[in-house]
Amino acid sequence: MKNKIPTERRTNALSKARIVEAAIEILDREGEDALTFRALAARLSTGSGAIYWHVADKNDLLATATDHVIARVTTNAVRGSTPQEVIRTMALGVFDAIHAHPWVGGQLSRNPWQYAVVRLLEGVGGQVQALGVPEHAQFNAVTALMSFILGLAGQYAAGARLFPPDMDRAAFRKTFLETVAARWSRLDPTEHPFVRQLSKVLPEHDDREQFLAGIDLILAGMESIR
Amino acid sequence: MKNKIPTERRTNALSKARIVEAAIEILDREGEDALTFRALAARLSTGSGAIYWHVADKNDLLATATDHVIARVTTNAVRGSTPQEVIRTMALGVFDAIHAHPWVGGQLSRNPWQYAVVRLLEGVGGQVQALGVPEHAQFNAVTALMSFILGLAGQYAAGARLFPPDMDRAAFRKTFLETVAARWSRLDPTEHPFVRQLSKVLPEHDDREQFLAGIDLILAGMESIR
DNA sequence: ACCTGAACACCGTTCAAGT
DNA sequence: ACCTGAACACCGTTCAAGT
Repeated sequence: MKNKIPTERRTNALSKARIVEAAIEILDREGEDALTFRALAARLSTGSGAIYWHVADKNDLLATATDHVIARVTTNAVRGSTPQEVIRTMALGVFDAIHAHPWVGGQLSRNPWQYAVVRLLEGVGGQVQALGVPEHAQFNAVTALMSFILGLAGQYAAGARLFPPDMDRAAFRKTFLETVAARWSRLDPTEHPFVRQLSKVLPEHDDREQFLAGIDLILAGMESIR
Repeated sequence: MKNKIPTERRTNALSKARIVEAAIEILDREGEDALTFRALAARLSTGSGAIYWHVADKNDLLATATDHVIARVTTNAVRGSTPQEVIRTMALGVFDAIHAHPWVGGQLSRNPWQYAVVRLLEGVGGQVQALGVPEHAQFNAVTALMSFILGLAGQYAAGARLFPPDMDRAAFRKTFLETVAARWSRLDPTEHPFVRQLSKVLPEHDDREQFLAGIDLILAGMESIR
């Protein structure tokens, strides 16, 4: 009896799954700009053209990678007693996913028609329905929630693009926010009174808490409409 | 007496203002991708390197162009009886500006630290203050509003990137939304019941109305917090 | 001080040629 | 069917050289 595994496959064979996996590694470790077809091909020890046999183009590659990350969020967020709770955990799931993979933020906000967004739409939408929002208002309520999430995703990604991926992120964030706050505090007081005041709170604020506060604000608005 | 104008200047002299103006024309007429330093130099009949004497880099160029557009919005939105009204007109001003200059949407959402965003932050922030939102909640309220606006800006820009700039936009939008709706309606009913239902409303919806509904939802949430 | 334009160091994508 | 890698048509940015 030979020990030949029936579904034998060459470990080195290229496939969309393997390509996407390698792409995610590059994105996570070296940042958005580091993902090029040349770098990807080198890591997979193949030619850059070979990738096009499995993937339509760079957009396809990024959309598939993003969906891979977001799929985990929507499937994990099923827990929660009330619809509000589910929405919160799902939103925080997106937030944490973007924290772990900042490039996901850029990709989500740049391409709202990709499947990852449909996943989120469905997840949020079901809960909004369960919340008792009247049918004619559901579309606007869900897209409002989605725009907020995608907007914050974009801002978060913008922050991640600013610093070299090998740096300590928390430390960089702190000094960066302090720099912005200092710039804001030097603005003309009559023209920018509010932003000057914001500059005092800016360096201390917690992104995650701020995000959740936004979600709660929109949920409160939906409550008052119902 | 010689008729020599004291502040005589060569009409052809390069300046940041002239460069930005030309850049905006290219962006509006031919889309985001058409703005290259080569195209810009050709239009100004100069060398591509000359632009760098007046502008730091492409990001500086885009940020300045964006600020140029947004400045008009914030200065024009001072009217309105209630703070809510001012916020609404300002938000719609942003919406209309992005409609007229889709590239502004991408630029705003991609770079939240540029001066144009500070302008909006100040404009919105002053009104949120006037609304009587307690000071500790102002930061979260304003950034929620801003994330929503920037999120929708990004989505709008994504839509604009999809079609060639020389096409009829309204017609393209219609057929595009119909295509998406058709795709959504073919999704698995047990996995995507909500999105399938959305697909019925999608092609008919009014972007501007949807945007305003989101603003009102957040305003209602702020109301309930006060 | 301001401008020129060739040169540099990249991109994504294509495609003839291989196995 | 799948892969190779040179070639194509671009980019943003730099910089020696001009005026």
